[in-house]
Amino acid sequence: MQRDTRQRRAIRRVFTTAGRPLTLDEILEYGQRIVPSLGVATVYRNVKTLVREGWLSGVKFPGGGLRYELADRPHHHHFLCNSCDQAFDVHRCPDEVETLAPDGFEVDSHELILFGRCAACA
Amino acid sequence: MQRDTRQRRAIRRVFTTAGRPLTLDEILEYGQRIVPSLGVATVYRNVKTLVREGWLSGVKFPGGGLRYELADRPHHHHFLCNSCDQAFDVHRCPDEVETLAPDGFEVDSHELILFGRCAACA
DNA sequence: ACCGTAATGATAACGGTTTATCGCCCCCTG
DNA sequence: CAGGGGGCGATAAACCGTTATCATTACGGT
Repeated sequence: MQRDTRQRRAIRRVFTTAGRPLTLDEILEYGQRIVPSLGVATVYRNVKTLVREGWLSGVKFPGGGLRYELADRPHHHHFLCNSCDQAFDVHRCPDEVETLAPDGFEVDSHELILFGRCAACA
Repeated sequence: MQRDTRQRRAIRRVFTTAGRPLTLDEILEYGQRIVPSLGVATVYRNVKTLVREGWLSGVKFPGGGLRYELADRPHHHHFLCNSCDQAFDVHRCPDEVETLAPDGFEVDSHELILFGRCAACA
């Protein structure tokens, strides 16, 4: 049976207020501002559970940094700041993308990542 | 001083014949077909050297899988097969990409990855 | 062909990230 | 509000890709 703990509420709140993909470190840091005792293991456990429940989804960024974001968002892409390493959503998408593949290749999905400096760092 | 060993020649040959980004495991596997005794450490060492020399460049794929490809290729993107996990080059590129970022964001570069099934798997 | 030395390769060590452990805590139900 | 059990959190341990070690091999200048 699933309990509604302070920690789990904090983690959910972190995502609903952040509005961008977060690393586990970011989740821990922001979560500890709500529940200072929050530990690493709890973050890993709850994120895993929230992904299984379909509330969060993992976003794989180049370089191995796995981040998480709310799962119910519509199709979008991401911007990764070279300066502060924060990820942001990009809501526009070039639509002819799926036609770029070589002949005989079947495209299921695509991912577009922009790199540069975010508004705060620029 | 830099020696021209069988192993190093084999690794270079693997890339010139593959024509697509390779993981370290793939380099090892294909290299061992030329020099069966080829070891992991040698692959790591030579790949690192070839990157430093500017002959190879690293390609970071989502999920952390770092792959390598010839460095002198013009701007292009990649296709990753969900079935065989091989990466392929995609030479066409949607050109209005850099305009998609939110206001105030400066785009330096971008990466586009298509996912699906390659010609051999489809 | 010889010799000095860089390169190789089997293996151990490393570092970081993720998972397991386990005593204590606190959420929930009765 | 009391008791049971799931959750927490500090720590240890597992994991995995990469690098260091070191005896041996073999490239290449003489």
